[in-house]
Amino acid sequence: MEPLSLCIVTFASGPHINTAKQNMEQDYLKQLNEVQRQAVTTTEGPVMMIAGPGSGKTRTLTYRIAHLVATGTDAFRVLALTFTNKAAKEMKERIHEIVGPEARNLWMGTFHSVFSRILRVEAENIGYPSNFVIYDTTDSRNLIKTIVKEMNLSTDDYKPNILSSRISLAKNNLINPQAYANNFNLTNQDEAAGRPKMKEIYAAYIKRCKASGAMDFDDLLLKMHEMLETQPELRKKYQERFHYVMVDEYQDTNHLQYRIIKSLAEYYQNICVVGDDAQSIYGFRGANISNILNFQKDYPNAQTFKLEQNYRSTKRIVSAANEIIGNNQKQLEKIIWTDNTQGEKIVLFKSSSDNDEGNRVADSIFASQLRNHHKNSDYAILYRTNAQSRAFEESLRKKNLRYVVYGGVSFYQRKEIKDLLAYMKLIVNPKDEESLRRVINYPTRGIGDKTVLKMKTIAAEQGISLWEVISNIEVYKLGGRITNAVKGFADMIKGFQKQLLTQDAYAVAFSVAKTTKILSNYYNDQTVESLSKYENLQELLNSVKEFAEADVVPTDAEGMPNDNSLGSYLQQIQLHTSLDEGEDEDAIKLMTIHAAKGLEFKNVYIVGMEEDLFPARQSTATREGLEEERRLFYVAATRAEERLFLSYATGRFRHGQFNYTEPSRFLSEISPMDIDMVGTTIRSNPTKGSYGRPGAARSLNRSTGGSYKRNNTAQVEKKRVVRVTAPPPDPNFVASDPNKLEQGMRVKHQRFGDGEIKVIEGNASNRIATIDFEDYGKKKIMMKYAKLQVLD
DNA sequence: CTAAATTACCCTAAA
DNA sequence: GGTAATTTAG
Repeated sequence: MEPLSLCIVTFASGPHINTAKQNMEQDYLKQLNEVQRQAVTTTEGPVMMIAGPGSGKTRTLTYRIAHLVATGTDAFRVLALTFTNKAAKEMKERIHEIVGPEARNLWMGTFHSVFSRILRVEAENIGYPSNFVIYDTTDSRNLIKTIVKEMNLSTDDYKPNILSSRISLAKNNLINPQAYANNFNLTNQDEAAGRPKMKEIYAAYIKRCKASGAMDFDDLLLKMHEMLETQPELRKKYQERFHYVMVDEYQDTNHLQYRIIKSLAEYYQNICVVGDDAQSIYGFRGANISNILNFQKDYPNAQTFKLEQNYRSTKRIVSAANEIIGNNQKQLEKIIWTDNTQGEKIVLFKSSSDNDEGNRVADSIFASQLRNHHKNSDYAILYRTNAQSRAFEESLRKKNLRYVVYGGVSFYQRKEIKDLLAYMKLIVNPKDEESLRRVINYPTRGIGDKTVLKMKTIAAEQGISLWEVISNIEVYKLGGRITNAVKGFADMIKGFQKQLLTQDAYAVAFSVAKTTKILSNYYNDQTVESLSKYENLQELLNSVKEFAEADVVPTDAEGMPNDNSLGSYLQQIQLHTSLDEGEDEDAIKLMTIHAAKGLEFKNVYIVGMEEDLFPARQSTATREGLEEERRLFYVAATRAEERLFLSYATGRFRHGQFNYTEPSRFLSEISPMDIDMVGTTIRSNPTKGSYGRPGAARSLNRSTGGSYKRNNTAQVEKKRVVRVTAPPPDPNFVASDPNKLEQGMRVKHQRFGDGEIKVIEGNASNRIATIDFEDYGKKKIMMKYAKLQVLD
C-alpha cells in the first residue's frame, strides 16, 4: 500500500548502472576533503556536522544525500529539511546530476512546505479540509484585529502584532490556550501590559482559524507535531517512512521544529543535523541555539564532524570574521582557517548621509567593475533593514547599474496580489473568512461593514458559517438592496466554483480578474501606482498560466493530486518565500543579511554600520540580543570571497527625520591593521543635478518569481525651487498643523497630470516646503499633502 | 453607502 | 515612507 515500493524497481536496473553509479561515487568522494568525506559516508546513526562559513557545507550535505541514494537507499525515504525552497531545489538539481531522476523522489524543502504537503494528505485525520488555506502574517494579524474588535477591546491595548507574536511564541513552545491561561508568567505579563484578555483572544484565534479551514505558519509545524503526538498510527507511518532525516541550518530551528525532528527520527535514529552555532540569527522567531548545543546530550552516541576549513574567503576576511565572533561568549569550539590568499584589506567607507552612502557604494562598485571586470552579480549590498535599500537603488539607477532587490515587500504581500489571491482562496475554500472579508466589498459592491456585521450576527445565531448565510441570503430577508448585492456576490463566487470543476487554474483565475473588474479598474485608472498594480496582476496571471500549462507531474509520493487546478496552484504558491524569488540574472544583489545567509559573493558591501541600526537598537539591551547581532555581522562578513567593504554614515533619514548616528561598535572589533579607511570627504550636494526623468532609468520589472517591482516614482530633490503650473486643489491650502512644520518633508501623491514632481524647495529636515506657484505666489505647504504639477 | 481627503500610526529580521 | 483608519462630502 505504500506507494514507495514502486521506485525500488529503479534499483533493479542491472549492473552497468551500478558501475556507473560507483564511478560517480568515486568522483564525488574525490571532491571532498577528509572530514567532509567522513561526514558523507557516515550514514548510520546520529550525526552532527558543525560547518563553518564557506566550509563546503552544502556540497557535503548534497553529496551525503546523493551517496545515500547511490548506495541503494530509496529516495522516498530520505527527508531533508532546508531553509529555503530554493536551496532545496538547487540541491535536488545537483543530486540529480549525480544519481539521476531518482533524485526527484527525495522529500526536500522547508519545514513549512514539507509539512504542509504531509498535512494535506492527512488533513482529514486531524480535522481539517485537505484544501485548507494558509494564513500569512498579514492574514493572521487581520484576523486577530477582527477578534479584538468583536470583543469590544481597544487595538491600543491589544495591538495585533504584539498579540500575534505572543501567539506565535506560545505555539512554538507548545503552549496551548489552556496552558497559556494557567501560565502565571505569561498572564502576569499580559495583566501588566493591560491586556488581561489575551488568553481569550488566543483561544478565539485558534477557533477561528480552525473554522476557516486555515492554518497559519506556526500551525503547519504545530499540527504536524500534534499529529505525531496524538496519533500513534500516523506517527508510526512517518517514523518508518523516513529512514534518513537531515536538517540544514539546524542552529535556526525552534523548539517545535526540534520536537518534530526528534520524533520523526526516533525509529531509525539516522538523523543528521548540519549547522553552525555562530550563524544562528533567527532568535526572533524562536530559534533556539541550544538545539545544536545540546545535540550530543540528546544523542549520546552521536558522531560529530567539524568542517573548519574555509574555501570561500581570503585569509584577511576569515581572520576578521574570527575576531568578530571571538567577542561572543556562548559558542562551540572551532577554528575557521583557510588556505586561500591573504587578500586585500577590508575597506571602510564613511559617508555623511544615507544618500551619500548610496553614491559612495555605487561609485565603488562602478570603479571596481572597471578594474576587475567583475559581473554585476559578483556584487552584493547587505543591510540590516529592508528600508535601507532605497538610497542604493537610487544611486545604482543613476549609474545605470543593474540591480535586484530581494525580499522586502514580497510580490505576494502586495495588496493587489493579495486581493486576487483572496478570491482564489475563497473559491477553493469558502469557509475562509479572512479571504471573504477581504473581497466581499472589493471592488465595492454595496456590501458595507453594517451589512457584514448583520450577516455575521445571523451566522453566529444559527451556528453556521458566514458563507452559508451569504450563499442563502434570500432566506434571511434583509431588504431588497442588500439582498440583491449579496446575492450578486454569492452567485459570482458560485459561478467561479462551478468553473473550478472543469477548468484549469488559469481559466478560473483569469475569469476572476475579469469578472470582478479588478484588472480593468486598475488599468483604467492610469495613475502610476495603478498601472504598476495592473502589471503586477498580469504577472500573477502569467505565473498561473505557466503553472497551468506546465507538464503535469502525475502525482507525488502520496498520490497527491498534482494537477493544474487552482487549488494546486494556491497550495504551491502559499509557501513561496521571498528568498525563493529572483532568478539568476546579472544584477547587483541587494538584500538583508538574513536573506544572504548561505550565499556568497565576490564583493560584499555591508552598509549602515551604525549604532542603533546595526546592532539594532532593540537588540542592545541584552547580552543575548547583542550576541545575535554579532553573529549576524559574522554571517554578513563571511559572505565575501574576495573583498569586503564596510560602510557607515554619520547621519541618515529614519522615519522621515534626519538623525546623526554613531559608528557601529562592531567596527572596532576588527583589527585596524585589516582596515583601509576611505572617503571622509563630504560631498557637496550628493543629490544635486539629476534633472533627468527619473523614470528613464531602466525599469526593474521582471517576470513573476523575480523580485518584486519597484516603481520609479517621483523623485524628490532637495533645496531647489520649482515653479508649478497648477495650483493645489485648494490654493489656500496650508499646513493644518503648524506644530509639525519642522519635522521633515515628504511628498505623498505622485500623480500630477502627465508631469512628475521632480524638485521641491525645502530643507529635508523640514516638513514644510515653499512652493512658488505661478498664479498664487509662494505658498507654504505641507509636502505630504501637496498635489502639484511640475512645469519643466 | 461610496469615494476622496486627511490624518494616524508603525517601524528589525521572515516561513 | 507606506498603508490603514478616520473624517468629510456627496
